Amino acid sequence: MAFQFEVLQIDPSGARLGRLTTPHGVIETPAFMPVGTAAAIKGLPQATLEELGVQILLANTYHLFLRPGHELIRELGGLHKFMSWPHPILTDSGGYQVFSLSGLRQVTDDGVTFRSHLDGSEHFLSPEKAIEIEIALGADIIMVLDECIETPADHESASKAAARTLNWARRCRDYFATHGDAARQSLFGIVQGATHSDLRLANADQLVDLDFPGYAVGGLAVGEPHAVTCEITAEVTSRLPAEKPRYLMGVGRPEHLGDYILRGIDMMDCVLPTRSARHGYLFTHQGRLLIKNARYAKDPRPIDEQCKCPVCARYSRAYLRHLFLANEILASILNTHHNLYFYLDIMRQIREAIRLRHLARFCSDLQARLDNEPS
RNA sequence: GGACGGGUGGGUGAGUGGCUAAAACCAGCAGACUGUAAAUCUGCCGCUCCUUGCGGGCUACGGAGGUUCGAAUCCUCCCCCGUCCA
Repeated sequence: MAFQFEVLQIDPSGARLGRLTTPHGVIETPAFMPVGTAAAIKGLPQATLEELGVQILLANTYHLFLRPGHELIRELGGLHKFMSWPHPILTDSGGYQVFSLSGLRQVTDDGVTFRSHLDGSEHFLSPEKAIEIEIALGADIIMVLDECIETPADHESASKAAARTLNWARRCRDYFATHGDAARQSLFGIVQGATHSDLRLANADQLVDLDFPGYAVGGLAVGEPHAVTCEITAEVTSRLPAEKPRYLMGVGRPEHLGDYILRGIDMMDCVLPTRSARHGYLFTHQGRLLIKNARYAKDPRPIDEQCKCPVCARYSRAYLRHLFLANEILASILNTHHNLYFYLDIMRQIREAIRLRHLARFCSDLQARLDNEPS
């Protein structure tokens, strides 16, 4: 069986230790998935990602459809081969672009009409079209097209978006059933409903009826308070089948990863480590460090004295600050390397903490340390 | 020696009588970033005072004088830089 999800251990808190088997390898969960929108983690080559222990990458349907085109990637043997990443890949559907490109798109029940952010040309993405593209790309896990809306959203518009998302999920599932290959790819449904519990619960229940091999929670961490994100996440996971993987989309800050896992989440992805790195925002065990700050001009210490990453082993804050201010590409590379190591290391520690049954304590300790700034 | 052109805030460089503490860009300082329109974006960036306000005072467009209600902007002289002619 190409796809399999096993829950190896459930913490009293609700956190799960699992193993997700895909055609391109096994993913230990809870897992953090770095985002490589255009078939690249900005700043890091694949060999480095392997050294870092990246288990699975994200890529984006919308972006790859526009450039270089899904047919071209199919011709070249699929995304794994194209980008030389023989490990698991997940493609997002373009649902997030419905949200982030709000000025460049129009949504109807049929689908989304986008104005390309590259050249302004118009493109139509229906649920079926999204799946067609995702099949061509060939990722191990593919996502249904959903409508991600802004928060706060009133009950009526959240309800409409959730209903539309559910309808699209059905269409995606049906299209995949006739055109896809379940042995090769796994299609995940996405729960929407903004911050309204009743909508979230109903949407989750109906989505579960459609029987997807995995479920995602979308439309969170888009501006609402963290406590709300946690609350909604807990409510949704309580309705999702225990034997299937749960993916909280687009999160989060490092000090919050544990909170989601404590609420039954198995997979997460976020641009924060990679984007922040390019913007000079580094994560450390003592909190955030803005490398461009004048206070680091003569600082010979590594970014994070407790960090075991190759960047911290070798480079000083003073040098990294210089690279950043001098606009050297190396700044992005090294900063990204560090931040991704930091995230993946936290995930390793979280998995270990679940194994040792002290995740809750680990998470509160982590939160206290990270909510700070290094000396 | 002569003829032109030019000297503006840390830098480049607009501005040619009031709306100018002086555009824009860069540098500098600080902040933001959550399924990537992001190596991006935002704020500050002469000194000083306070009741922090589209607040007050001071200083400022090579120097010194002058014209004017008002000058970076006009006039006079001087200093410096560039190009050309002797």
